[in-house]
Amino acid sequence: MIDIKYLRENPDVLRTSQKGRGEDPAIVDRVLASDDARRTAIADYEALRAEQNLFSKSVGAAKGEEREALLEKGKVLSAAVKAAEARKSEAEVAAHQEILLLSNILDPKAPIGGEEDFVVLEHVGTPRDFTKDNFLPKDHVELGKLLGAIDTERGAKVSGARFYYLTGVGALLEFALVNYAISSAVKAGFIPMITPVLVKPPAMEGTGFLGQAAENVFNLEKDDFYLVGTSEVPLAAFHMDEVLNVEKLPLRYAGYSTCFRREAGTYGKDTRGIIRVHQFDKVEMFTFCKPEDAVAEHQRLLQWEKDFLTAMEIPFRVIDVASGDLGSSATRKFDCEAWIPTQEAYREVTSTSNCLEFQARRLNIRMKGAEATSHVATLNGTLVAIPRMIVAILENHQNADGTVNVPVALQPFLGTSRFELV
RNA sequence: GGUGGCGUGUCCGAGCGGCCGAAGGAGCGCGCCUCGAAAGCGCGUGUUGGGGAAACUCAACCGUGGGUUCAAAUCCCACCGCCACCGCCA
Repeated sequence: MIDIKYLRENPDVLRTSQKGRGEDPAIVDRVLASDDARRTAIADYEALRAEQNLFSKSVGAAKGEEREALLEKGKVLSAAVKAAEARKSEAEVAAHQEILLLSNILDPKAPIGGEEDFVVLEHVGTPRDFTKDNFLPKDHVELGKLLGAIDTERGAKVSGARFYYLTGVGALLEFALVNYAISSAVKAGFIPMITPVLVKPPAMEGTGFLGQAAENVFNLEKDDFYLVGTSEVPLAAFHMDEVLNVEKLPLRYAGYSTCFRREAGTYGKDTRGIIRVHQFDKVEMFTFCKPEDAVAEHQRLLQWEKDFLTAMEIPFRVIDVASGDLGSSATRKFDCEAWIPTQEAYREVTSTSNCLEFQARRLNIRMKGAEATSHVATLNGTLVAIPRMIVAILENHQNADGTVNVPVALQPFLGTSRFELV
């Protein structure tokens, strides 16, 4: 949510930001109008209410006939107050709904444009040249079968398209990845967390997933729950409606949870394998910090993501995501894209966003120190999203016979240096 | 799922439908006292929103939302949460 006081004074900043995102700048003017209406309604109501408060006191003191007359007048006043209050509530709800439509203000450094207008910041590692190894790489589906690691056919049989089983070494690989991720996060000072995956509407709304992203959220209507698409949601909402001690910041959490995504509008995209699935597990980093520290924190989260990929010995690149592809909450976002040999392409495996105070304002998360109470900044970043990491590891570290070498960092967690054929 | 109890300020804890933003205590801050500290004494100590340059002022907030009333922390209803016991259960 945008700060209405800031918006009143800087409407042009918001208009420019909306345009940069490819969103409607006219929302800014609708917000201003609804804010005006809101304030008028508040003033009207409060004036009447003040009158009523005074009047009511005089009734208490009066007696007999005089009292009867006052009671009559009181009824009229009461009705007027009630009506004004209804108008006030209506205006407040309308103004709130209007301002929720505004996306976060773009970081001026974020590249402007659509999904394909990202800027490549750097390459780490070099894609492996399979011609030198004299064999054609197999894709992760084939490798998964040979190793007894991934079963997509039975996933489809039981749960439908975009579901899978991790079996044997596939399951062990997930545990190894999670253990490595959590232990390195703990070493870096993160508090490990296992979060709920069913959340109530305010948590979903507050993190900004019920706007444009709503169609990708599973909703249990009967019970008024949402299935989270990322533990960013329960991690952000962890401190909902709280005032944090500024001395305790930054607070860093590493959340492990299952993630559920409807993947609406992706028919025909990534239909093979486990690149794009409805359910997967992920370790997510989440930071609450002072707004002035957020940009530096964003770099730290990115660095932890790079460290992870480096430890997995995966060649990757880092991109500065373009304005049109940021999502409503982020001011800036970096993606790490791993090289996927059989696709001969870099594919997103992790992502980190700086939301500044946008989510905190919606979730009502503030900080208090010597100075006044104000909103915190929130940032999130993927440490490891299991299926895509499995794809990257299998495909990049495969041998001609279909066996796969285990990255050194994972070997202590797996007790082996190679996945063998079953 | 059933029965009973409870939900007030940072915490504990009072509260007759008007004089309650709310007694009393604790904590915290400042001051006095002291060589210093403790104790004691005095003063102060919430949040959000509207108006205002500011001083300040008005409104709202006693789990949440409705209702009754001229007037609700106080009465009524619903919901949520917590605690206890029973039943069922991984």
